[in-house]
Amino acid sequence: MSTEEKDIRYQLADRLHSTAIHLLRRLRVQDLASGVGPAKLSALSVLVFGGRPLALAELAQAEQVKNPTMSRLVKDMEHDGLLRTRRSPEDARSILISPTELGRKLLLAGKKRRVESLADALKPLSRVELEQLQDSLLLLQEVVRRIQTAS
Amino acid sequence: MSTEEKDIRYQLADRLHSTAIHLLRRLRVQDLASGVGPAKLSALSVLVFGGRPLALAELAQAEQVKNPTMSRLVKDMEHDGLLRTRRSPEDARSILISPTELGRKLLLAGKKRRVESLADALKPLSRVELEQLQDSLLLLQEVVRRIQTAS
DNA sequence: TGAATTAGTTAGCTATGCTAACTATAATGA
DNA sequence: TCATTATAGTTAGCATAGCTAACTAATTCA
Repeated sequence: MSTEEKDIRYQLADRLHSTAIHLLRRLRVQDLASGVGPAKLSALSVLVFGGRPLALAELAQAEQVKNPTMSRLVKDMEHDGLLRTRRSPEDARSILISPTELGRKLLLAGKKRRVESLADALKPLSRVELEQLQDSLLLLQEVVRRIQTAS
Repeated sequence: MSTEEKDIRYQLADRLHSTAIHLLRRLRVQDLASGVGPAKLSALSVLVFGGRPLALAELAQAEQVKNPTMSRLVKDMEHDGLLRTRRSPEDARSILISPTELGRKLLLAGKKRRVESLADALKPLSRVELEQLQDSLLLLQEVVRRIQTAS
């Protein structure tokens, strides 16, 4: 583990952070165009692609957010008809959250808008470059999971 | 430009978005530990590494944020002694914004904390993988610049 | 020199984070 | 058994950071 490698990691970490910030700032425009913010779309996505109803705490953990934060997002989305909740038959303290058909449709439409603008920006890349990005993204997803939240 | 390639771009775009969201959520913890939020640290970073005083609109554009948003961030940071502003001698409507010594120190300390936790998560990667990430990040930075904000 | 433009600010709204304190339910153990 | 403790979620209240609309002050230009 050379000093040089450490330097590479530090510089890479810094640029990853900066790039993530700027990526999301650009995409925020498309997110807001759906009338549903990014946090809600992201949570809805977990429900739609998760394949089973989730408890509030599960959803909060999946989204790396505290329970009260998720509680409010869920309340808003239920009000908007994007998801429904029912009490768990096994534990009456717990709720089971599932997306509605409207929620699925809105998610896919919102995702389409957002993803399209990013996909357009990917157009100039060659097949090789796209595959390189895919590989790197796999690495990066593992890296993100490893970040220690307790400093 | 095959359909398959289009699919790859769409899937990649979607995962890029998701990964960026989760990366920043994890790092938010370290950002908040400095007592200065991520938006302020990012703007301060532009000032510190920019090398010259910037006008408000320049800083807002660099941070991809509207002027009123940056105006408030600058006001807060000036109040906290992280930067100073003076009227431009050339155009009395314009202000020139520079970081203070305190601002530089706080930026470096905050960045250290944040970058360290991300750099730690990069430790298990091999030299080859680090270099692959570096290359991909270059591609990604260009991609981000190409995202059309006007949908 | 009066009108239009430009730089920045202020006011007020929204979305999304947090902690602390609460309610309701479940599990434990004396 | 039933009182205590723990757990799931909610509510209240606060902070950060985005936005637009409407304003002030300075500059440019016809």
